[in-house]
Amino acid sequence: MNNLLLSLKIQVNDKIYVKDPETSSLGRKIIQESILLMDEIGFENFTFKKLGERIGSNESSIYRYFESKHKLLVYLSSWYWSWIEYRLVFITNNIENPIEKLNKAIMVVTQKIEDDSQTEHINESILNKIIITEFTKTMMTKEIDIENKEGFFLIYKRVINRLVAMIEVVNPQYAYSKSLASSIVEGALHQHFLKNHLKTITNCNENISPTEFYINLVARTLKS
Amino acid sequence: MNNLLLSLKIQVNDKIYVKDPETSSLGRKIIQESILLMDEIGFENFTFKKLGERIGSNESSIYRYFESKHKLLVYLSSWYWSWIEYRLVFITNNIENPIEKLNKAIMVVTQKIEDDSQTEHINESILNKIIITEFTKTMMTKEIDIENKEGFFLIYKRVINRLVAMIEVVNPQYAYSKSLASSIVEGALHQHFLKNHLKTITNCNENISPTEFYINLVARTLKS
DNA sequence: TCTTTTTTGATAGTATTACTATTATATTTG
DNA sequence: CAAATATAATAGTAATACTATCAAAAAAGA
Repeated sequence: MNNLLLSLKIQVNDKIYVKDPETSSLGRKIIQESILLMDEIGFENFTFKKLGERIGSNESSIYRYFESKHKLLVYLSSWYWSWIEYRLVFITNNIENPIEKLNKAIMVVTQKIEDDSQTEHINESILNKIIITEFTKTMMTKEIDIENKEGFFLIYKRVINRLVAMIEVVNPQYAYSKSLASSIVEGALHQHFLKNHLKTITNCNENISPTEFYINLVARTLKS
Repeated sequence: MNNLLLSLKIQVNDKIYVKDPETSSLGRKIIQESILLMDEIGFENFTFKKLGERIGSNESSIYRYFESKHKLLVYLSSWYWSWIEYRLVFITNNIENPIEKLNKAIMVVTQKIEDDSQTEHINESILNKIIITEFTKTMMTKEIDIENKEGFFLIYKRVINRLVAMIEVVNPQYAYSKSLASSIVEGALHQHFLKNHLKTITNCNENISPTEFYINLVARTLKS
């Protein structure tokens, strides 16, 4: 799997960036360090000036790659969901049993990413932390309809639709497969957040994972 | 019910504001118009200067009520969840049947607020729209742990814990009542958002409500 | 009603943010 | 080696997110 991933170039909608950060070492540095800095100080406190100082580069140079920090976050999110989609397809491939297949898929979209595994300049584990707290901010804006039309959220929607398809195989009569799938993906991020910060309103902790909660929930929900 | 609500003063943690906006007409105007303005332009574009211009008052006067727009949003959220809690208690009161009681509660926390009903200066229907897109932003910050300790999210957690209690009556064996309850409350906001903006990944629309989805989900999940 | 206190408005000012523009200097490519 | 491209440095603008000061207005208390 490692080798396969190494040769995979994750595709992100080119309307998201001004210049593709994958095409230069400065671009890759921007991505690499923006993940670390955003994790450290949070999206609200993150600025291109701070990032520039950190990578020993100029603010104006970063603007040549991304119009705004919002677009940068959209980029990081797209990259993340593209990576998740790849793993989803790979891990569920060749599993015949529909329930087993769906459970594997739920694992992929709900599990905490523990290791900085495959890509040189992207720490997936830290990116996962960013997605947990910052992802909704990419969508919850006044520009959502325009950006959605431009395809900024295509990969995210594709991940959810892959889940939908698996749910429908398990129980073709179930009437809410789309809402269930979007609830799993978004809800898992939320449960991870609660587990870290609002522990009194979740059962998730070191022993019980969001994955366990969702696999149980889906099994009960789709049982006919 | 209307009369009862009119006489109810919704209590918000006093660490959230500098000066209680309920104690003056300027304060109430700030609340009233901030809801309308935030709905129109979104939290990111909202500033105290714009609000000041709109209410014919001074930016600096608004700062005497709220330290920042973040705190104002926390205030609006607390007010909202306090209002929801009140309705939750009122509407589920005296219902004996645990399933019926839980379903009523799910209705209260998942339904779109259609009418600007009870309070003179607060349009609950528009506030509900704001909560759908902006509420997560109150929590998804680097200050979450400090603000949680200060009690900024107490009312929200109390609403969820009321749901938890009702779930546990319906099925005492179910091991994830907290995660289920928090999923319902947060997930319903998300489904409303999807219904308005990302229609392809939800089953919710004019005919199918998030309430219907969640009542069905909970019934299936808690069936023993 | 007069006085004191509190609240609000007006103005000014600061540091930071979120950019854009220009030009010189590197670096890469053909 | 020349031409094209990318980056760095600098400057500058408008807006944001505040703080401080002081005068005027309104409210409360005696």
